[in-house]
Amino acid sequence: MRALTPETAIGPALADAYHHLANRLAAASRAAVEAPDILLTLAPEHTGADFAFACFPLAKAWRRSPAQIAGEIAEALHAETEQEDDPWLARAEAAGPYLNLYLRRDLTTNTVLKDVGRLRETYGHSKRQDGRRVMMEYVSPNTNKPLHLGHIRNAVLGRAVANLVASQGAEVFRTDIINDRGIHIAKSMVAYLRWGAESTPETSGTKGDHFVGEYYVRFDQALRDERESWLAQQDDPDPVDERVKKKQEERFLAESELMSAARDLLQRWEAEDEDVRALWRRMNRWVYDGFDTTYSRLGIEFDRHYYESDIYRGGKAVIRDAVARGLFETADNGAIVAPLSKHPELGKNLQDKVVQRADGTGLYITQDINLATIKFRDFDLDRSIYCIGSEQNYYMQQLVATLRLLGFEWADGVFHLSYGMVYLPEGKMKSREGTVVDADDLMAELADLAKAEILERSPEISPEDLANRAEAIGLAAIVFNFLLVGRETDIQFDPKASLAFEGKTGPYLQYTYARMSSLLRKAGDWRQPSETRLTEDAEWRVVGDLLVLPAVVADAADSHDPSRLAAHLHDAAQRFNVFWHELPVLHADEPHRSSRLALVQAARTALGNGMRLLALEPIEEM
RNA sequence: GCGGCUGUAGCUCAGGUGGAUAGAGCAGGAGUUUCCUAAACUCAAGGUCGGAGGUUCGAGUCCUCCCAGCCGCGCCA
Repeated sequence: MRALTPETAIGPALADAYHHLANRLAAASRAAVEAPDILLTLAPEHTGADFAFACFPLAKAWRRSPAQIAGEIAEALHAETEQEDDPWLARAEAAGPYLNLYLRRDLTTNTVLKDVGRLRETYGHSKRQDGRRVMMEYVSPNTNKPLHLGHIRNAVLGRAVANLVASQGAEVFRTDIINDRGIHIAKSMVAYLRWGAESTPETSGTKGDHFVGEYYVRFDQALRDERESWLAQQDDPDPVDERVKKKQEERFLAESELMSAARDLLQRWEAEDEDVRALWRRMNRWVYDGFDTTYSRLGIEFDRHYYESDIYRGGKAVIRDAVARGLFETADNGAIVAPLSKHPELGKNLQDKVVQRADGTGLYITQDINLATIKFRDFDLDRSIYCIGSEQNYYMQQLVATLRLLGFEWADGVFHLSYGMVYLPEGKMKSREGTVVDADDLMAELADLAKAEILERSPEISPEDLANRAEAIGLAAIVFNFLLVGRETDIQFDPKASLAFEGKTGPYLQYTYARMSSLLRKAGDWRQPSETRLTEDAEWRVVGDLLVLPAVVADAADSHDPSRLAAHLHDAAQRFNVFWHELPVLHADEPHRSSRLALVQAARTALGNGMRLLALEPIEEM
């Protein structure tokens, strides 16, 4: 059961109604509870009521059973409501220890429909976070292989949270950190130099990111072959002891000809060897062009890209300074360590973190410290969100603790938007084993399936409409599939379920929206009545979903969890479809016809707004 | 070894400071179209909420222990 408080009852009508009811209950409680402490819940469906108040907390003060209290308050409210015309409350009934509250359907409906009509595309939004400046860092790919399923979840989640935060009035900046340097890039480069000849994405007809990815895979295959023949020469090619095995692998990597070549290339890159840099720029360009294609198809946008190659050297000055101030410590071999274990106030159970290698080179966290500083400086942020998988939870705790230790006052504004992993039916995705689901492939596959479904229903459709509609439907299926499950929940990616267009899916929402649109198109001239007549249960449930939408959006934004909104949109669409099935609209008599049309129009606005926040494209026809 | 997370219907998942009869979707079963889009709607069936204790008027939710699985753990990114 969803609990509401005066703070979470967002939305023009809902806030009014809530405060009114809270005041009346507080008065009826004879000062046992103050209005701001009143906790109302949305009543369970089987009661038929709208709000409920649980009387347990009053039992002590009143020295009576919750059921008796519910009865007495109901009576008190009833007596008062008889005397004056209450704008919200129709009646109150005791049901055991609960007090069920029923809203006045006529007045509530008119108020809500007016709100939606007035606010239109901003209905459901709020201004609670006006003036806040928030950064969303998401996707953040490596430049050695194409985007896959995991990136899609990241992109879809990060975008939805960014939209939700923006819907609350904050200004949101979307960025990524591109890992464009390091040994993984050097591997692709070695492979390209050896086996690429003069081939390019153009001459081979391959998308740039896939083109480079193929050389990365090629390197790995060659390395595997090299390892095999190397192991064959060892005394014990397959040690049982894991530690021995690990040592052996380390020895192999140190002796490997291929790895030496990659390390050599990386060193020349670091030394700014012009030949190496030129090749690096060329190959990265190919990858970025490929990424752009994928992003544009997915509808992902950025305000600013940060590149690891630009920032990886920074951060050392901060570290030197921290050592001088005694915040960081130097280990025996010269490595620099953030002594997090000595500062439990920065985070529980944190171990010390090495922030600089013994040889003086930086680590991932070195540049993360630098990047965090740059972001706050560049954008004057209140909050900096990192959309990164849950496997980095511990690392992110260490990062935040390190930033706090360094004394950055903005460190509390750093937030790790953690999300669950994506598993395939056969387990974890491994690019080396080829068990990845490619982002481009998935989008193409879903669009094809959507195409087939559309042609079955509308064989007459024009090729252009077909392509556009298939794209919108296919993408909605993917996006909703990822947004419906809770943010922290690991996803078992089921290809079959993601291909479905029925039930709890994006296309279901689109279909409902298309039905609404179709109805309004066919309505001809009609005028919104000043007083609507909507009293049927099926109508009232649709009104209820409108009433609650702003609170749901605010809640999803505050918890950074789009699944709250996704679930609400599905439920609301379902209730609309029941209304559709049970009650005629165009064929109804006045005043029902125009009243229902007004309801459909408002429901369409609300559903469309909710869908756009999640980046599900509302479409007019299906 | 240590830290964190997860375990709810055949499958995939919801379940918000403990509170009314634990809810969806899919799969399987039975239906609904002379009527506004059947990508819809209705009904039936399906659950010892991993196990055992405990706290409480009340536990899927809190505490302890156990079992199973996943993620991570100072010079990888």
